[in-house]
Amino acid sequence: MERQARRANVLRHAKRIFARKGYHRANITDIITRAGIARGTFYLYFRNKRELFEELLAQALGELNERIRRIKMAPDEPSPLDQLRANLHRVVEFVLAERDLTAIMLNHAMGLDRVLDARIGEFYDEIANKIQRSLDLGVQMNLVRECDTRTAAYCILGVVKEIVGQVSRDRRHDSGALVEEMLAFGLSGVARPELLSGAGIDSAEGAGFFSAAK
Amino acid sequence: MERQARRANVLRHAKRIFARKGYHRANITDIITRAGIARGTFYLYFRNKRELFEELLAQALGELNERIRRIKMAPDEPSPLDQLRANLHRVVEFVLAERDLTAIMLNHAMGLDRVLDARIGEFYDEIANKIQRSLDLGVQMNLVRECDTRTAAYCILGVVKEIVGQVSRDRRHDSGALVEEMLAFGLSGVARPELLSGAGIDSAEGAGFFSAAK
Amino acid sequence: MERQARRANVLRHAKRIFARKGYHRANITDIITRAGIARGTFYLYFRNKRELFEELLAQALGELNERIRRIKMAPDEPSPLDQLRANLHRVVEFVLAERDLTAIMLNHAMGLDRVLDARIGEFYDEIANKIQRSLDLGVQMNLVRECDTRTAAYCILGVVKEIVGQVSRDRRHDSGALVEEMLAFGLSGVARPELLSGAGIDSAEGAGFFSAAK
Amino acid sequence: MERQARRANVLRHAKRIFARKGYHRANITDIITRAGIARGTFYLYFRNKRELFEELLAQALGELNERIRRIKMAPDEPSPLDQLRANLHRVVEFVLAERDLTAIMLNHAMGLDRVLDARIGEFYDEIANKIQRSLDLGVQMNLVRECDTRTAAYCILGVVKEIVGQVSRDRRHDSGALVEEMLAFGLSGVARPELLSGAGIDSAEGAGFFSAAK
DNA sequence: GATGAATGAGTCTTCATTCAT
DNA sequence: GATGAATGAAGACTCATTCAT
Repeated sequence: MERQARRANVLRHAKRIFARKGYHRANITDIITRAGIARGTFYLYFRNKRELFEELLAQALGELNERIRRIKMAPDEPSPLDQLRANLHRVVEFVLAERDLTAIMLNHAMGLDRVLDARIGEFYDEIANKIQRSLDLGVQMNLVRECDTRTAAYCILGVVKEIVGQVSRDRRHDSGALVEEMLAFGLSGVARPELLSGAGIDSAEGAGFFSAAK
Repeated sequence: MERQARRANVLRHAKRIFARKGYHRANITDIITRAGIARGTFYLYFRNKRELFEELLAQALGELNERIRRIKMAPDEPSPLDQLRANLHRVVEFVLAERDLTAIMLNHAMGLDRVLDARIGEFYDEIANKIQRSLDLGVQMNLVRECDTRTAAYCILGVVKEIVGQVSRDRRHDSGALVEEMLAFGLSGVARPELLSGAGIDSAEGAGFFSAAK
Repeated sequence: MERQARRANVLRHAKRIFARKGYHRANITDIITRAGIARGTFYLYFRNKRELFEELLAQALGELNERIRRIKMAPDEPSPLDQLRANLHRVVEFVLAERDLTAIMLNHAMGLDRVLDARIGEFYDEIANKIQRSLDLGVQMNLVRECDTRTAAYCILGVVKEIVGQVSRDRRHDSGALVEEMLAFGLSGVARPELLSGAGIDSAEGAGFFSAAK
Repeated sequence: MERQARRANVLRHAKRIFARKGYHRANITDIITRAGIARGTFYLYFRNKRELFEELLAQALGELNERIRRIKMAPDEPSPLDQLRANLHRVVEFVLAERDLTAIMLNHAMGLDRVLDARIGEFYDEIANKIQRSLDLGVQMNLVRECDTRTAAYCILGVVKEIVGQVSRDRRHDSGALVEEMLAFGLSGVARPELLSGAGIDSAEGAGFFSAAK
């Protein structure tokens, strides 16, 4: 178990360094110095620098994937809203606990490699799929308006990524409030509800929102 | 003007290479080989690799910044919705015309450098500001519901970044439809309007959306 | 201690190469090839080419500085002449033992760098100071004639530098004889003593030296 | 004659730049920028950088060589001392008028090249020869003490080079006084004449100079 | 003759990885 | 298993020189 502890220690320091400098500017010397191991020892634990990075990335993607669950409709499930809220809370919780991992995933993982790019793409697609399936279910249940649920899923993904990025950068956020804002935005957008009710955007020409000021 | 043309040629090839490989994996040899110039010639046009990259990034940020305009309320302005739609169209248009530049900005520019990171951060803040001021105006005009407009602005930014990222990756998108989906999502969210009308989310406990399936 | 030996080996080869080619024409490839090490190994021992050169120069300046001592007047000191002679012997001995270091110092160190130029300037000033203070003492003791001791000090420095330069270039010198010639020249100049005795140059118009041949 | 004027102009600027930066750090761009000519034009006037430098060096060596003349004994010649003094004045005059050329010769010319090194060596040998032949004549005329005139010649050369170096670096020198100090030093050394009269150094054990303080 | 854009050989330096101890 | 000295491929950048206009 000694081995696992040492390995974890390297991962811990590498995480920090990758988050701050990105993959290329972070170097093995930095990592082993921080981790307090010898150069050769590093290669006993990791095949190479890339594999180390990959492992960190996998950790981030894996944990997040677990924390995001498809909305289910079953007698013993919480309300869709609460399931949604719980998803967001789990994500934000992770981001706050693992700022460095979040930074790695959001800022430093793209464009390193065909393989990694694909891995990240698949992750996001998977998340988007969960969202989309939840939306499709919502449409069936008459909770979600008719729309291109694939695109809507990516919209939601974009909202979460952006807010999460803000949270990971800035310490001073009320994460509970942010979750509620995301929920409100995702569910009802920014327009005043009464301007939209019963009307698609395209046909809502009469509403004040959409006409020029006089 | 010959000089500008040659410089532009280098920029053109470099753009492609940076977009595909990212800053670090792209090397000068790649660029000059593609551009068909000698090593020294490169340094006739650009002080160094970084400056070349910086210029491409500035081009992306600059063009996008110009294409995104604050919503104005004046007798001779189009409706807010049309202004919004026009913004989105201009952005998507740029992204489709400059896929590589978009990829550079979205995937390869972060974490290279304190200076560049700051530049990008400022760019997004500026965009977020435009959105926020538009939202604030909307609130004043009773078009936009009461909310934390800063957070909402970042939500919108997130939506656009994500969809734009999709567009830049995938050729096969109906950009007009995407714009409309973004509009619909940003304005009204995903929930069926009648479930929300006249009620904040928090107090809408009675509505079917929010209760568990029976 | 292995490390020091390897470092010393690099220094040894670098010394030779710098002495022959000068700083700029000597390249790292030369040095590592001669030293029989890999490129990267070089940078294990030296931060860069300049630091290597600086170290060699410092070695030369340091050793010479130690070998040149101010003339002291004390009951247990050798005669001033012997102290002088000892200084010169120590210098010549160094030069013969370290021809390359001498060549580096005399021929290749000037004009590389503000910092190095200053370092060399300070070294010579320090030597000149030692000589001047010795001369001042000599004046006090009525051993040295009244003169601008600063200028005289630089004259002596010039003599030593030039002869030392000759020695370092040419193998075939009787160093003992050279030291005595330097001593004789520095003490009594080239004029026949009887032509100068009791008279300053300026007023020695009657002496045969200074009049035109008849 | 236009050509010669332009050429001279380049030489003038190059002189300054070589003097300040040395051969390697001075670059063609510096020179042509200062001289106000195009890059290609430079190569109309000079085969290459080295030839330009060589020409400047030759100029220095040539002028100095002309200014240093062997002491002659003839009824219509000035006294040996005056001939000596005139030599020194001509040299110092040149140095003051051509500080940059002096710096090039003294600090930046050595170690560039086998050929240039030889050229400089020959120059100094030639000067030393003139001095030596003058000394030999002085010995014949009983004006100069018996000594190794070759070594003495290099001593004198060393004195002049060092003082001239000082002069070229520092503006604030009374060149007349310096010449007299060099003369005094070269003719009579630093020892008080009465301590030396009638005695070689080796046998002067009784004199106060050479004994230890009590 | 003059120009200056283009050239490409040459240099230093970095850094992930290996391997003998 | 641990170490860290050694490796060398790879990369950015410089600059004297050329040559088409």
